[in-house]
Amino acid sequence: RFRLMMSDGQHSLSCEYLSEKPENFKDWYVRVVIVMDMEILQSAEETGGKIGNPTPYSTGGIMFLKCACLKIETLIKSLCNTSPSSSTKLISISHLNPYQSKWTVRARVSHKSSIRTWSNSKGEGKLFSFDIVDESGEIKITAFNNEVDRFFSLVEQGKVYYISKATLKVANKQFSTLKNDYEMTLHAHSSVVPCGDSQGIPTMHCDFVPIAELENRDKDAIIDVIGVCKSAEDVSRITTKTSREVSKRALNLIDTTGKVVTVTLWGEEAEKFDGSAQPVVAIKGARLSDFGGRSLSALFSSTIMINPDIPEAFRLRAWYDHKGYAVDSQSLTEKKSVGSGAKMNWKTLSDVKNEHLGHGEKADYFSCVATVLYIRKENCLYQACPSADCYKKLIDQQNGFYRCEKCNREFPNFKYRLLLSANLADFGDNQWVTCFHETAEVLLGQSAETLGQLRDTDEAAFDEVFQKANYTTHVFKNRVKLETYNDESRVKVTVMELQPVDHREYSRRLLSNIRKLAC
DNA sequence: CCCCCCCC
Repeated sequence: RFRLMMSDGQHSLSCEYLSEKPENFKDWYVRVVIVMDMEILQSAEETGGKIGNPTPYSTGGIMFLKCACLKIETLIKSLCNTSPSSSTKLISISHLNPYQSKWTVRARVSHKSSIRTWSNSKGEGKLFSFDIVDESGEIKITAFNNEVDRFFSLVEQGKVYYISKATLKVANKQFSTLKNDYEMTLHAHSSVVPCGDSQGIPTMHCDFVPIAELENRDKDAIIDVIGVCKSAEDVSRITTKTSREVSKRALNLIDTTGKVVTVTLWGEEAEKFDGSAQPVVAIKGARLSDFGGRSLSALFSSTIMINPDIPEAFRLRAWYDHKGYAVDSQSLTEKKSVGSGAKMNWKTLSDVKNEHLGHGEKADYFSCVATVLYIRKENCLYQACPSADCYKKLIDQQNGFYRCEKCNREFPNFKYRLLLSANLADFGDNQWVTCFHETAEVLLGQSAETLGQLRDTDEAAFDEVFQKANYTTHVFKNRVKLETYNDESRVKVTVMELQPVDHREYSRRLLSNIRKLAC
């Protein structure tokens, strides 16, 4: 008993040799079944030989098998580049229904999912799905388990196939935006055969919405977008509300409107994306979100195309390489910014002086990348009121008690608070700033409590904390205001927030500044 | 027979 299998990559043909020897029968019995794409095409049997010579190989059996092989060869040749099963009628997708089974559709794959596995009370397995379109409509096709193995690599996005003998069932509209009441499931006898001739089969159609236009579209709208990937985040792992782990990556797309939008890719799409060459990215069926103003998210049903072979992509490439890279772009997606959510107002320390920041009625806010030159140790710590939200400096009564003027109370204890005076510098200037408790702890990398202990017990260790903070570089977010004291006005800069330098983002800003200066 | 569309 054996099976001979042949395949030309499109069809599989097998010749099964079944030798049985029913009782009271002759010496050998051969039954050959020729199967193409799981369908029995021909079946034949022969018997022969004489008693005492029971092997089929020496007699007619081998000839029969040779003939079977020739038949397979002929069949493969005749099936190449022709539609399979001329017995089934070629019909359009819109005419498919669950009550007819003899049909073949010829359609283009508009979207193909990756392989997904599931495991639930009903069991476990794997599946993938793809959508097909023809001139009449579209439909979703799902392949499970064995069919995943048979069809996953065969089915390619954008290619045209003959599909027949799939099961039709009513589509669950909850999970599909496709315009069809039915969907297909592939089974053991289903056939998916590439078609070399794609005449008359529509290609994927995209209605690209200009990025600037996204501002006027409704939240949750499903839209098509195309842009140059100006920059992309590194891929990261996040945990969803349902505690699943998933990869995500945000891209910033720009188009000729000069507007940028952030679009998030998920899972495998996020992992495999490479934005290093600033490719043109087209997404069909992305969902518009109002996060950060306006942003986009790829769905499982979205089709992501990198440098697609379409005129829009070539136009964008030319525009970007010629001048788009240097345009003063604006993003529809508000950057996740530090603290209050206000936009970063980047200044150099000389800008702060030259532009007279803080001289107005209200305080000004600016951010800078600066290096700590010096931190005053003198009076950096004070003994503060221990009651909640009162940070008043206590008066040491010298009797083991400390008095708070604000609370009008005496306490046997106090808490240490920090108030630092530091000198910051960047390439062009320096500036004295004040750091209150919270920012001071971040700058020194120690809690006020620890520093208070060290100051009283280990002066060398205390000094070292300050030494370590020297020449460190951070992003400082500051408030600046002109203050007058004893007829003397001076600009006072207070550090509101301290952040590590995001070198990637900082470098981008420097590059952007260079471009602006070069224009 | 899946059906997840997420995060800040």
